[in-house]
Amino acid sequence: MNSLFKALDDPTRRQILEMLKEKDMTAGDIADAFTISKPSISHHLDLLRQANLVISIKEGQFVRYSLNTTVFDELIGWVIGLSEKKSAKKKTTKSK
Amino acid sequence: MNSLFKALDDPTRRQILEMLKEKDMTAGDIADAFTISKPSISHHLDLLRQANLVISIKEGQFVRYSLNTTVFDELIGWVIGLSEKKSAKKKTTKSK
DNA sequence: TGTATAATTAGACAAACATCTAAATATTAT
DNA sequence: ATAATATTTAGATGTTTGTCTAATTATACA
Repeated sequence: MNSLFKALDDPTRRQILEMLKEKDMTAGDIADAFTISKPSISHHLDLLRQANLVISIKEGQFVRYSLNTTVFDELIGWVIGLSEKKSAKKKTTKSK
Repeated sequence: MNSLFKALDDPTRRQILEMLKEKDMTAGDIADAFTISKPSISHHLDLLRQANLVISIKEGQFVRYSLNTTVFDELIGWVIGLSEKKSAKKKTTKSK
């Protein structure tokens, strides 16, 4: 959960996710979309991978990155959990 | 959006949100739940307020903090937007 | 086998961040 | 008015983070 929020707390990384939403891309193609250096992008991709937000597959000399949407379930679950505020307080005891 | 992700990228701040989910609390009560200093908690509360995740109301000499769930809609919208991956690509042109 | 291309790793550096103590502000009570 | 309590602001400090260049690893091609 920590690595997830950390990964999302950066505009470059969020932009990468939005690019990958459209189509899979190689590390080089992703880097070309930005003005920052390739190693920096590589580092961003590493953090996204650690958070399980992307999956990387080596294809010959290239590495193809794709969005992993499964993590979003966890994120949405967390947000919804918080949204269920104190209003309409439920008993913890099971109702018969 | 940036301030939102930044605010969520800290375990202490997320824990504060979960406490406020249960009930409103004063700054002091929140600080008492942690081992870190009051000024540090005050700073965390400031970031949460900047992100609109909490609302603060001064009540006499106390400041009562409460969770603001409206921002979660925006967050969930963002996540769902990303989840709608490339599969089943839709035309941008309106269907008649 | 050597060279070009793709990507990552290593190490350095400045900016941002979490934390602290001390001081300031605001409110309540004596 | 003075003292006590609640909270924030100011300023300092160590750590984490984003970025860079240079070097390394791995694959493809000629």
